[in-house]
Amino acid sequence: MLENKIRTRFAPSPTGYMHVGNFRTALYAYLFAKRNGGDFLLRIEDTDKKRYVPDALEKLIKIINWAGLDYVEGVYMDGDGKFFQKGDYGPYIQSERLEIYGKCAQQLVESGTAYYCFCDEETLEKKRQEQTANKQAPMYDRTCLKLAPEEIQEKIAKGEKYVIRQKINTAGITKYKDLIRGEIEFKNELLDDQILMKSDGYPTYNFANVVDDHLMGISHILRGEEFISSTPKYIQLYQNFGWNAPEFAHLPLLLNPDKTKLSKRQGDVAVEDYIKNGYLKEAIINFVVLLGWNMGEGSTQEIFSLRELEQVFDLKRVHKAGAVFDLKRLDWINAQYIKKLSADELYGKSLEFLAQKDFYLNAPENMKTEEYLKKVLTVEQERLVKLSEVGENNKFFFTDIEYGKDMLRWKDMSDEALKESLEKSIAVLSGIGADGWETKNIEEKLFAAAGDKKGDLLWPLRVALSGAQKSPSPMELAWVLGKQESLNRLRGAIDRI
RNA sequence: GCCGCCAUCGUCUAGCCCGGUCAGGACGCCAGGUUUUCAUCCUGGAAAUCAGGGGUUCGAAUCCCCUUGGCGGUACCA
Repeated sequence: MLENKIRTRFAPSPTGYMHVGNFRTALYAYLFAKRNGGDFLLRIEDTDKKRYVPDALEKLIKIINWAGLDYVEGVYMDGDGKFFQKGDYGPYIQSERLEIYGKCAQQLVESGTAYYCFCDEETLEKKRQEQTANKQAPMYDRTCLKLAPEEIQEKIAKGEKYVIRQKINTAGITKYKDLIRGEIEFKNELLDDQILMKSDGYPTYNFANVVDDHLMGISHILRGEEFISSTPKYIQLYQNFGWNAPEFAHLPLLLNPDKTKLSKRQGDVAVEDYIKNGYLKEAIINFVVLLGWNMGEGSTQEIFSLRELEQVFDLKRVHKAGAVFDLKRLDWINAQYIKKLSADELYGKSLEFLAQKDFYLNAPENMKTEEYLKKVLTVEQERLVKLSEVGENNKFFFTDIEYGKDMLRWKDMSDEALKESLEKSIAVLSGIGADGWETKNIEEKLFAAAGDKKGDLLWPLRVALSGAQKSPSPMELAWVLGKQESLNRLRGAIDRI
């Protein structure tokens, strides 16, 4: 019944954090399924015991949930952090499917397309080195393929360690049509007899992947470019089982600025890091989806919501070449999304970042109220690039200000004129009632009083209120600080003269 | 080494399939304007001999061939 249904999966290994490249793979797989009315599932590939990291699974699921990449089957986590599985084709955790892989491998052995191998890793490594030294491609030499059935039984009975290898059909070529790259073909004689089952009884990725994708009815496999060259072996595996191979789409790589594969050494690679640095979910998704995909057809749209992408995403428009991860562009997209936030949203999202800052923690209580904070954020919103920078450039909204008298001076004002200017500001602000205390009105009153010499009035006012040369406009400063605090700071300025 | 993938402004990319606009947009950068400053915003600009070389053609980023470069794979990792 799954015959013609489009089904994609995200199949990460719980080895640490969510790499942005993996995240993009998940995003594309999700979007492709959504766009085509298919299913998206989450499977966990924990077949490497050595690389297993305890809380990696939790992180993975949290990020997928956070991003809103809803899946219909797979591994989930409830409110208490406990895992559970849902779906008719489970289990969805490979370490719980060992029996299945064992049977499948046995089936292949019996049909003659897989065989037992007793060579130990040391011997294998030595042979590889010899082959490399002789400029030959390092490949398994099929020593164990020559073993007689009795010998095999004997070794197994003696308890010798063994793996099961795929017996490659070395004649001819294997080709497949990649949805992104078109036809790709390989000479079969170059394919290695890869290991299917490891000596610890676990399957390799190469094997578990094929078995599970088939058993779970996966129709389209979206994965990184690094799997292109192992795909012909998978195809042979499908053939050996008598299964129809799914469609393949190999995604381009994400690159460092120097065009090498995106790596931790050259910056953050975990989605978690970007969240921590104040990037919004919508911005991360928007940025990442554009790394290798575009609307085309003359569209110049740059900003896309997840919902929109679900409608327009098309594998045909995925680029072939790798894409450099350009932080500047992410910053710009993030700023776009911050500008679109409502006052409540911005407030809600900013709190956790403010809570990490000393200037905020040490601020007086009246500067931590929701009402006050929302005013600060209203002023900050248009210039904020990352949430993590909230308040950074406007600390004067939270702290006592320190500045030298000369900073107050606009051009070459005399002390007399300075004092007069500040007093004029006091007079203007004093005359504005609580109901008129808003930026626009404050501005009108100030401009009226300033006449054509705005600088003489506004510059000293700016510095008196902020103690800084770079700040929002004096009227915005006054609006945020409130009448009382503004007047206090102005009087403090006069005292300095 | 062998195998494979890829190649348009600094970056993300449109155009390539179905040859013929000054190779278009965005980020970044520069300049001007608005804002008393900075940022925002607006306007303008510089920026790709379409990796290089050969063909085919009246005409090629677009079609063909070769070369080069980058990257990936070559594990009892995924």
